Amino acid sequence: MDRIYNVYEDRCPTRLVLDRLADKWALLILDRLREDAVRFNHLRREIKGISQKVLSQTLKKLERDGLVSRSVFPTVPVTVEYRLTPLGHTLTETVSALTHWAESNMDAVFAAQAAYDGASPAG
Amino acid sequence: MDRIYNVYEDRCPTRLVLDRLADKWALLILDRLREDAVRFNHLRREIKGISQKVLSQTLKKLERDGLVSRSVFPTVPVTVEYRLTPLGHTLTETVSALTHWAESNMDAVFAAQAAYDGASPAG
DNA sequence: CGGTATCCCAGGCGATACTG
DNA sequence: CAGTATCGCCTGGGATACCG
Repeated sequence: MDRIYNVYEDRCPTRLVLDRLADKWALLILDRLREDAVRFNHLRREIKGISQKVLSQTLKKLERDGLVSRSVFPTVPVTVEYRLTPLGHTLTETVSALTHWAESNMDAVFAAQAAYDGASPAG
Repeated sequence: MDRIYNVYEDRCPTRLVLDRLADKWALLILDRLREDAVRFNHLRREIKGISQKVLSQTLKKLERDGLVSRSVFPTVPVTVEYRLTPLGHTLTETVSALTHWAESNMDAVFAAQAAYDGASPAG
């Protein structure tokens, strides 16, 4: 138990980013939140494929990291609003650069995949 | 089997990015490759925690996406070099922005975590 | 050196049901 | 509406062994 599998690098910042962004939904949620504050189920509809459990989990993680804030309004059926914190906003600027890259390079990536698959389809 | 769990959004670019970057190692490898071309085992040592299998897998994925190129040199024990493609380079510029963000905001994130954990340690 | 194959576990994530 | 609890699948990924 020497934490062998845990000794990436002493303080690798990329690792830090990965630990909170490298999952199926975090970035997507952050990106969604850039527009405005969103309520739980609304967010759930917007992201679609996500389940309540995972949305809840991811939101909690993001909240814990200080990227998202949660506001509860004591209305009748209870309203909860999620929004980016200032820190979260600074991150989403970078995230949007990533999204922008994807938009600009989707075709190149797909072409590369097709070429790769065509070159070695059997293996 | 209507691919219910697969209908995120028609062509969500963030999803595209996530599908290739949202794993434990891809970003780290990309970041390492920014410096220069690296051989398999050398890369393995640099990244450390990673296993051959996963390094191989991730490299293949990256190669398939046209982000990394693989050069084989018919030397005695065989030398294989991995380097970023021009496309890969354009991505790592964004990736480095992410890394930079992490470097600048690690403290804020850790502070937020401490505050969060301190506020609700029992649950 | 640079992989591939196999085994296996942890946990991410989805589906469903239930609560306040 | 906004979650939490439970269950179970599937896959990411680590360990080990083997191959060219």
